[in-house]
Amino acid sequence: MEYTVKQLGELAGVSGRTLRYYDQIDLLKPAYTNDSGYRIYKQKEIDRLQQILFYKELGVDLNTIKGLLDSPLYDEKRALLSHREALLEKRKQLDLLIRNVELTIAATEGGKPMSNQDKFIGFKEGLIQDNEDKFGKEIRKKYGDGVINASNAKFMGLSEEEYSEAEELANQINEALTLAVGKEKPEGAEGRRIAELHRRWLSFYWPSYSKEAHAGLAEMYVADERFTAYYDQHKKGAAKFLRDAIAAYARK
Amino acid sequence: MEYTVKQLGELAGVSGRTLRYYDQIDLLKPAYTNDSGYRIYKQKEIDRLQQILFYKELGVDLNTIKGLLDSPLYDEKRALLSHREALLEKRKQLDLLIRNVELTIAATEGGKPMSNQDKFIGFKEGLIQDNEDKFGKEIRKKYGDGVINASNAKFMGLSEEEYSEAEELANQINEALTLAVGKEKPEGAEGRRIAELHRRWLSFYWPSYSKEAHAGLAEMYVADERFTAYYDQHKKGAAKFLRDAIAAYARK
DNA sequence: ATAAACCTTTACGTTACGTCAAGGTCAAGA
DNA sequence: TCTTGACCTTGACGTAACGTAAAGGTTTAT
Repeated sequence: MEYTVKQLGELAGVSGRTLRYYDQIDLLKPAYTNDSGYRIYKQKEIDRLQQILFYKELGVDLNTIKGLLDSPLYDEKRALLSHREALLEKRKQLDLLIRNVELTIAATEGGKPMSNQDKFIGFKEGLIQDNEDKFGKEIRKKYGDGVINASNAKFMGLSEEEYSEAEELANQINEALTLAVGKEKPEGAEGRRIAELHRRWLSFYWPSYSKEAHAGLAEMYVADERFTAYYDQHKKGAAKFLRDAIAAYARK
Repeated sequence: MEYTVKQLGELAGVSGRTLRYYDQIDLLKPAYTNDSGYRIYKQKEIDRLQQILFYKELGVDLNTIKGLLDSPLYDEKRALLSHREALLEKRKQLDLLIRNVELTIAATEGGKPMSNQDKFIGFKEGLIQDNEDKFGKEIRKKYGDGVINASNAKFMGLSEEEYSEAEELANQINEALTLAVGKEKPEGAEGRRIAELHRRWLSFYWPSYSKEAHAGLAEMYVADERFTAYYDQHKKGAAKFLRDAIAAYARK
């Protein structure tokens, strides 16, 4: 099934302008544009729009949503579970607010007056946070946009060339890791080479280099299961090997 | 109890900048400013802020909130009941959305796939509307900002002078109505005089005059209980008298 | 007495679109 | 076949509700 802007807009309850805007900021691109330049959306885009709207409902800004969805670490299933949690939390807040209105009504009817504190219960929504979003924000704050969003070249202001160079490096690292784990030592020559590759890869996404930050990032590769899963996808132990290699490299 | 910007902000969960902004747009003014220019808020302002936040939670924009709260037709009790309805409606939508996530999770786990329609259930929030807000929007659309918000001179771009002149006219109308109901006939000389006064009052809030619109507005004075209540507050039957007087005036 | 933690105004920046304007496309009916 | 109305396109400017930074005055605590 193919959808034009209007059709998808009506299906999802968003305006045409919104879809054009999402196209513009590379959040949701049409499957293709036909000969007259019309945007045509297909199943994949519909599903992506649904994901976008889930995040939006929870107050995540579009830039962050893009980063999350385009991250190689993105896992739809995990995201959905996380949405569920956040929505349930939101419902709790809403219930608090409803209680608040009811108490306020009661107070105007001569019930017991409310404390000023209680008058604002249910408004402060600080605690609601989609876990996926929290994760993104944290890493982003600590390590910059690039790390979580390395797949999105435009986002990082990389040229076509730079992007493929960075991607090539990432591939080399993954291959080398797959071969090295269990055979080489992280502190050895091959470990150093891999750490050096990783340093070069990182240079595309970090404005400046420091050993400490590099080591810190490496530490996260084993500390956070999502990064671990990413690096271990081809070979178990790869994340740990990389961490150790970078640690040794940074110590020297 | 007196609150500074920071203190009220923390109590209510809003930023200092927000409170300054609300001051700037005349949505929430401090009770007074002290010798050093600090904004000081007291009980009345705290309660008004709570009202503001209730509306905001329901997606009403600040300009509309101002219009509603400053309207002579505003009734806190009714507003609170209306909030309650809207919040309950919102909860329903949230429940739909939670169902949606759960079905989506089930679908990824091999449950039955979702239709594209169903993927967006719970997002379209078109139907949630605080009744008070709806009322405001409708009247505003039909009759312009002035009618619902006649008390807010700044909002209408009236000068100090123009405002007091309009207010004086409004008082005259009310007084004349109180005396006329039951004694005079709407179609008579006094009815015509009152209708004429009303026309002059209206000229402060409407850019142009037409008999039809005037008669339409008069019709609303009896059709909508809130306007009826406003005009009938000094003398029962005043709204109806005014309506009939204007109708006769417009027919001629 | 001095620093920290407030407060002020001014002013520019941001997000996620809404809203024209000026035109090209397409299916349906006269 | 021609036209009309409902689509579509790309600019480009407007907006709401603040965030944020700058430059400076005030209050409180040590």
